[in-house]
Amino acid sequence: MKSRVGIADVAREAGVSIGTVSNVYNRPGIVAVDTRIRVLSAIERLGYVRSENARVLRGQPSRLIAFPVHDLTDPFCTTLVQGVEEAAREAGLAVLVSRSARNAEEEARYLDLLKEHEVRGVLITPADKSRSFTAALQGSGIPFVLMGNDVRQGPPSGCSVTIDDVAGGRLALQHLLDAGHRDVGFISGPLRLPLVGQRRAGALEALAQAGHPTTVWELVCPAMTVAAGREAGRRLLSGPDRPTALFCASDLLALGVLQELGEAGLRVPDDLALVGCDDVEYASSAGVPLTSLRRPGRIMGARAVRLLEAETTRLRGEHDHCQVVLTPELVVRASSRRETPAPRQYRSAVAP
Amino acid sequence: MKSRVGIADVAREAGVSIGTVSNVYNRPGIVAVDTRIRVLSAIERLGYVRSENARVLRGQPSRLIAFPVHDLTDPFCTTLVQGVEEAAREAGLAVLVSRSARNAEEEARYLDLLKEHEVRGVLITPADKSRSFTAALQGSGIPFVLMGNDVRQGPPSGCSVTIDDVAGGRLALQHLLDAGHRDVGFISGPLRLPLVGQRRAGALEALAQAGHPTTVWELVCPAMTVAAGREAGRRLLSGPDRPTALFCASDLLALGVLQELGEAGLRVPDDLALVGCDDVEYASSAGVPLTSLRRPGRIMGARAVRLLEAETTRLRGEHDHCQVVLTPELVVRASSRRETPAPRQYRSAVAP
DNA sequence: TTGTAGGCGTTATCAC
DNA sequence: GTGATAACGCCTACAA
Repeated sequence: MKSRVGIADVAREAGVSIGTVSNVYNRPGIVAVDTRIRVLSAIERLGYVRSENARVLRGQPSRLIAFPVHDLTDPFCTTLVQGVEEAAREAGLAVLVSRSARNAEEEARYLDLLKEHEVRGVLITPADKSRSFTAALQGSGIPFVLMGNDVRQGPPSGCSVTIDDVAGGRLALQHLLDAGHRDVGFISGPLRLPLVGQRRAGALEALAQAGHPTTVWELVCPAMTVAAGREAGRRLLSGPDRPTALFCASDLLALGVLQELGEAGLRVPDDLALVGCDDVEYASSAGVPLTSLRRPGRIMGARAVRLLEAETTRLRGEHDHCQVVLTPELVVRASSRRETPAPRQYRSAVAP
Repeated sequence: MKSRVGIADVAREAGVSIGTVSNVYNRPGIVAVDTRIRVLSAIERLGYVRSENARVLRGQPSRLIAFPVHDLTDPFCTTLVQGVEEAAREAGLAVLVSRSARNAEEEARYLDLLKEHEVRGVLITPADKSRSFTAALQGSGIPFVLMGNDVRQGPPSGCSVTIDDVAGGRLALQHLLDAGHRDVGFISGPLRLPLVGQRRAGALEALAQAGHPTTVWELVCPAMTVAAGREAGRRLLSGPDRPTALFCASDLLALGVLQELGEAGLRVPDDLALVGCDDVEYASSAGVPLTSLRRPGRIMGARAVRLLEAETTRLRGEHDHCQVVLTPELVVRASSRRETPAPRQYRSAVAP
């Protein structure tokens, strides 16, 4: 049992030289048809596959890309991974996935891994303090594409794919305004989270642009959880007055609010319309299906791969770095759908 | 700008020969201390990293493992990926993740990828008809570890890590019986799903073993969704009678039932105790936090990596294939917790 | 159109 | 303890 069938075996089997076999792969045009057929059939017969290691060693571009993510079980991250994997597969690339480095030591180790395996490039999600990592990559000359960097900051150094969450917030609020709501609230999370800040900014923009008088409520939650949402719901109900519609910075918050409203006997969307964010799996099958802002993670992942490919396949330098900006999409469901939009009864005399 | 700093550069910088540099890595023992220090510092200074490609080409074991999964966004799959990644990182391995092949052609292409990259081994989740893939792997001599094959079938050919879902079902039902429930129901999903069948089998076992008279209800849902759960809940409530506790084949089903009960004004767990499966993210923050059977996915992933490592590091053959069986864990939450367990009042006079 | 040969960066063997 | 050298499998000039 031979250790591995190599190019030489194929050459012998086909009765040609090593170089010709190589040509069949790399310059099919220049080899005679019958020779090629002979070689191909020998390859088939022997079950020959090329050695990626030898190819890369010889200077061929690597077909490995690396994708470190913050949390491999986070729904948004996994959507990214899915998009990346699909696009990579189509491009004949393989994806090295991992948790992103948590500290300087891990970072250094990871950087070594990338260099050792001579990856084609890296996809980075700079949500946390990966500033140093980006710098290190730049220093080592490994190509990379940024995903999800804050739109409000200027264009980064290199290609990037971003989601415009400001537009998302605008979209969500516009939807509520269009439905006739005038008293709207924003249930936000920790404001230091860029995502929250952006959505909030967009919402405020839409409000400002609307022109007509509106009352704005705002509740800042300490965390983006269902429990925090419930607490917010309770606070909302305890007051003498409340908005007719709520835009929540995440689905979990919205779900918490929804639960609290349900227990208080209020109806969604009639008493209070609800819009969440992230279109979490469960949002569509909540007690009242939740309208939600969906971030195009899969597309973002796929685009990032294609950018990386472009960046690494054309001669470097000839390729202009580009910034792709994707827009969230509002998935409208029952929680904000109202046949006849109308303010709450006890505040106005307008019948539904 | 040099293309890449190689072992020769280090040798020159340290004033030693190539072989000595190699020895510093591969047999640190035989090189003199001061020489080693000199080499190490040269490595540091030059930022040298070894070429994995060259090493593998030379016959060193590859440090790539492949992990194809059915759905990269499925919560259980991602938990597996997480476990795999962690264990792999600890073992100095890198993980090639992908969606598992959907047809023969994809399968063949994937197999080629594995051979081309000369992966150390593959982790396979044989949930669907990957029979052919396993066979192909066996044929090509690529080591693999099976994860999650059906316990009820005999031990497979090779190492495997499995979750004993029969034990899971038993556990869940035992919990309900221990709480004093005598009328219990099983909301199952499509019986062709092995998971459902196993959980059901375990539940029935526990029931049989209990000895005391119990009434058993069973409702088979066409899908494992919230909608199906709601439908089941409706059916349950429409009858003249109903159980005091329900074991659902999935959290989504349980959540559906929970919603329906809530709308009907029934209280969980007082009127009906609920146990779900899979401990989905949202289970803990449902209206009533859901008791759920948790499958140890992370551990399974990690164990699988370690088995693969063992299988590929010891001389093959000397290593006995082993079957690891993991047991689910019941996470008890409010939906099945009752301070004073007691049968429903209107059906019996038995005090707790 | 096909064959030959050098080299990619390592590791391991064998002299020294 | 250290240094030279032959593979590993492939790609690509260049020669035929």
